[in-house]
Amino acid sequence: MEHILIIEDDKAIAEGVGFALDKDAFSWISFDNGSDSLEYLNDNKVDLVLLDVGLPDISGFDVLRKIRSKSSVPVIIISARDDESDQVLSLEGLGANGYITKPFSPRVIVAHVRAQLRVFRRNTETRTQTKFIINEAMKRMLFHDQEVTLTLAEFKILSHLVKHPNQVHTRKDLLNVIWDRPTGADDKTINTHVKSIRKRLKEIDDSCEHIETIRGIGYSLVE
Amino acid sequence: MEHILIIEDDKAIAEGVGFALDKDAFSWISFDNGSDSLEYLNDNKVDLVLLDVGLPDISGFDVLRKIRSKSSVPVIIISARDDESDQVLSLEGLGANGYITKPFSPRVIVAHVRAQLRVFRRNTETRTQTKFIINEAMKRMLFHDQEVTLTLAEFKILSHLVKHPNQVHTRKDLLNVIWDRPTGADDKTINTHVKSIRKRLKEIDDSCEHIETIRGIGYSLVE
DNA sequence: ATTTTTGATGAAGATTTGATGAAGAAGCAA
DNA sequence: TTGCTTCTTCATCAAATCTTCATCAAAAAT
Repeated sequence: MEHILIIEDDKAIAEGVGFALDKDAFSWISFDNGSDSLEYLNDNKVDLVLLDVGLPDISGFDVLRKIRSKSSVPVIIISARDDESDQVLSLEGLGANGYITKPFSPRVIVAHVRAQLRVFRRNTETRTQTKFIINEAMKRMLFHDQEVTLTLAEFKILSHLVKHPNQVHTRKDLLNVIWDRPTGADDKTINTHVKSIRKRLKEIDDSCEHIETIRGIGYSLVE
Repeated sequence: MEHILIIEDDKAIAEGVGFALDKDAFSWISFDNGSDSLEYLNDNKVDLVLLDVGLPDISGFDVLRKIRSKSSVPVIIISARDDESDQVLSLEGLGANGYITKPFSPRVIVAHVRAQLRVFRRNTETRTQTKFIINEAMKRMLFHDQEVTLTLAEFKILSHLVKHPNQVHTRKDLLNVIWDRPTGADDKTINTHVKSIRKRLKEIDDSCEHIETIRGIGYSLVE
């Protein structure tokens, strides 16, 4: 069963949400302050946090910041204030996963919880590709600690593949990576670029294919 | 670059959001109606959809339903109405990933977009059925934790069956799953594809038939 | 039981797709 | 301009894969 931590000082809201969570077969616990919550988070497995930003002891934002310094558990902010900059700060700056304002309908909150959990699941951490080192500023790339001589277009394609590994990129996608504005370039152009990149990589490491062709769709860099 | 599809009939809002997305280095396209959007989704890779539920031609909910019948792309609903049941329906019933109400601040919307994408990127694997794991991003499928080698058509058919189990799909349906545009392909073609899929699955698990033939109608995947 | 319909199967044919090498544009510096 | 680099296009070939077809077996209808 998935376990929800509710950080909310208004008992009525906490219990309302808790009641709705019960009905939906979640287990949950609530604290009315930030410090207890953080302590609980340290010692227990929590699948999602519902965090009210208006807390008595610590600012909700600080709580979120502390959570994020340790964990990537999904956090949904609930806020009485419908304030734009709060929302942007929470979602972008502090890494919240959702933001619910004002009418704290328990059903709506539970709906958001389910939606977040559905997407989240187990952490498939995006490991960084170890074999490649990208120097964005200098538009240079190291492969097995050796410099790969690349043209600008090739650099853009390869670094995009490296930054988003294990994912198929269509030729159209890769064209958009090269050119910010749409040019009339043919999709097939990418074939040639990829050919060239492969040749360059092969000079350094002949052993394995790094850029995989996904027939009918595009290309992908496998780890 | 991540590509956002905006479905919004109010030009002012669409452009406001688009402008904010530009600043954040997203690429985007907007349509003012549902049918064009669905067509576009068929032919292009889209990383996230922003969907206004108040559209002229089709109800936003129907659009979402249609999207979900084909794709698991993250969808954020934007709605002028702050209606509880709408929200619950979208999030729980139809599988939306987020719901933003009223003050359509572009910055807030972009913040939600970033938050959704951040979560979504980590979780590309869908586990609809216990025995099957679909990796949409890689167009790969695991069956009993072993990779199934599939062609594109086979992948599309099998993942559609896995996503909609215990449900009969006519051959015509499955043809539409393979091809967005109607091709003159014969229904019988599906027989051959299914044969091939069965063969591939059999190599991994010989014990039981997963794709069941419903004589006179089509095929179905039983759980 | 016989006929008809429906689906499975294997193989052959048609089509699509991608790799490749080379040649044509487009940009850029001297 | 001339040369150089880079990006794009093109033609060709090989391979993958989609579709069709003929045949046989199974199920349903008569």
